[in-house]
Amino acid sequence: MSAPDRRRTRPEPHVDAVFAALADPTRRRLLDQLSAEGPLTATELAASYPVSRQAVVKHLGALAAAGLLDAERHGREVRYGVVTSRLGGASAWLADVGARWDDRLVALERQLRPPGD
Amino acid sequence: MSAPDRRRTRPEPHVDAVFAALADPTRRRLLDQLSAEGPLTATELAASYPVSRQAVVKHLGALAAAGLLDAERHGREVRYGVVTSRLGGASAWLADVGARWDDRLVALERQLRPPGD
DNA sequence: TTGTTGTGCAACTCTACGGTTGCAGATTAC
DNA sequence: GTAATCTGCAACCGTAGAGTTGCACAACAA
Repeated sequence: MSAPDRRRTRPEPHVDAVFAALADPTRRRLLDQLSAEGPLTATELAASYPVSRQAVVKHLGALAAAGLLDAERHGREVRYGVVTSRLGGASAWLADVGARWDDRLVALERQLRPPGD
Repeated sequence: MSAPDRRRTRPEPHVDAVFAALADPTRRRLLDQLSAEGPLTATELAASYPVSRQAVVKHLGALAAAGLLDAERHGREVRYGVVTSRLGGASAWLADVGARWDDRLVALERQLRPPGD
């Protein structure tokens, strides 16, 4: 059948971790802030949030585990910086779903149109 | 300071709901399947999943609440179809974070480069 | 009408996770 | 050296949500 043979961007195991990390608004805000202000430590970040430093540390850990941050140690402090490469995977997944659906719509429209048109 | 005055794509309340909905792998798979096979009912979908129909119904409800699906009733059955417009918001957020970080990197590089270069 | 099938609602369990506090271990400053 | 400060680890609590089951209701088929 005339199924669009668009190759799926499927087996991206990272995508799962990225979306899970991005699900929490606090984590998205952290990513937002880090992308705007550059690498900061957990202690510095915690000052801007209504939660404890430990909570922030956990969120940073989740973001780092998803590959969205990388931690760099300088002496006794650890600065977290954004890594954008993984964002692309999630973005690609979104685009893929959208595109496949658009394909379906086009196919559907073609099917609905009378043959002699 | 020479902060890039890129206008933020900020106050998108939908983005929050979309990411939360996309956080669950089952829901992403549902979206995947619906985008590939077209509108289906909860009962039909449930056959492909290791969970009960009720669980699928809940997921579909979450996706619909986030504006990612729309439910259309025909007689006694309800078919769920993809709505792609909201995906754009999430995608834009990802792109925005990435772009702002890239701006920072450029600014940083410029700052590190010796003035007389 | 009666039987069948699909949907919707409610109550319940269980786990994951966001949050906390407390303390131990490093590292810097004095 | 000692004191101050930052990070890391562990135990604990509470709630949201993913899952279940059971049943009532609506719509189609006979």
